[in-house]
Amino acid sequence: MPELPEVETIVRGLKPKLEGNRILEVEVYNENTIKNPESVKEFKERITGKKIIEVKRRGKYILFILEDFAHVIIHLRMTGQLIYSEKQLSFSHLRLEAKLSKGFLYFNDIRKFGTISLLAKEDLAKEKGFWTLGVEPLGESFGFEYLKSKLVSSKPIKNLLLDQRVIAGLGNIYVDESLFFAGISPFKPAKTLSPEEISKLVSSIKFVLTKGIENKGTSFSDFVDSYGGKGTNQNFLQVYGRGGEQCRICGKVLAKGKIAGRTTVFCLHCQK
DNA sequence: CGATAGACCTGTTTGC
DNA sequence: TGCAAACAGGTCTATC
Repeated sequence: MPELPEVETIVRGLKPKLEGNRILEVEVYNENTIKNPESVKEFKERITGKKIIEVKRRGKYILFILEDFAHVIIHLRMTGQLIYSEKQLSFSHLRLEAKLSKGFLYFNDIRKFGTISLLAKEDLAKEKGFWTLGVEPLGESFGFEYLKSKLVSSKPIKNLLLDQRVIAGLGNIYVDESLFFAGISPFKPAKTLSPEEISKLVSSIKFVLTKGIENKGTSFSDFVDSYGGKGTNQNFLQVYGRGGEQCRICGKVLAKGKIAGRTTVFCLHCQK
């Protein structure tokens, strides 16, 4: 479900509701959702009673910083949903719920891949995927020089863009979309991109993500924002999910392939 | 080093 | 119609 624009949409929705709010009670319905600490009992003890000071996003992770500076690190993986409500609600795949001093927070997750960790600030390196994240693609440090410095291997460019240690937050949808806007084949070996292509790719990534956020995310099937509402970016996709359909630019049939185990859709005519 | 398959799960779509 | 296989926004591990 969620890539950077979807996670950003959730965080923007939760921020005004959770900051300053206090966690009164936590119920865990799926023990495997809690990744750290190992004991769910300890997780509950350490989180109960704490005030949430700040809510933010890093890559595809959602962070709650608590008053004791401990971090709640949430990853939604494929089907996780984080929903805030003033009133009590019920869900068919509820994995965790928290009663707050004002309202309720629900973690609903069909496939149970999502994870929640509670780590003291000095233990953040225990969350490996989080600790090793690369740059934020919408930040100033992501630009021509940075991307160029990372394009040293002959792996397909799509592999590099999906690597969270290189760029934090891109996933299958926005990588395919970015490569389409940049006119670059997803199979092109990373180190063979010309300076013009690198430059076009940087601006395409920023464009596609910015549009995704403006449209409040891509609700292909399960994504909902922090109030349970759907995004609209699925109506603007050029290639993702459109294999076999016509390219909106040249009219030719869009090709479908596999890269890094992921379905990849691209235009043989528009992407070289 | 890299590419690929399998694992983790459940639900929906596709193909025979 | 019915049922099994394939597939889905992600990432981690094992294996060759």
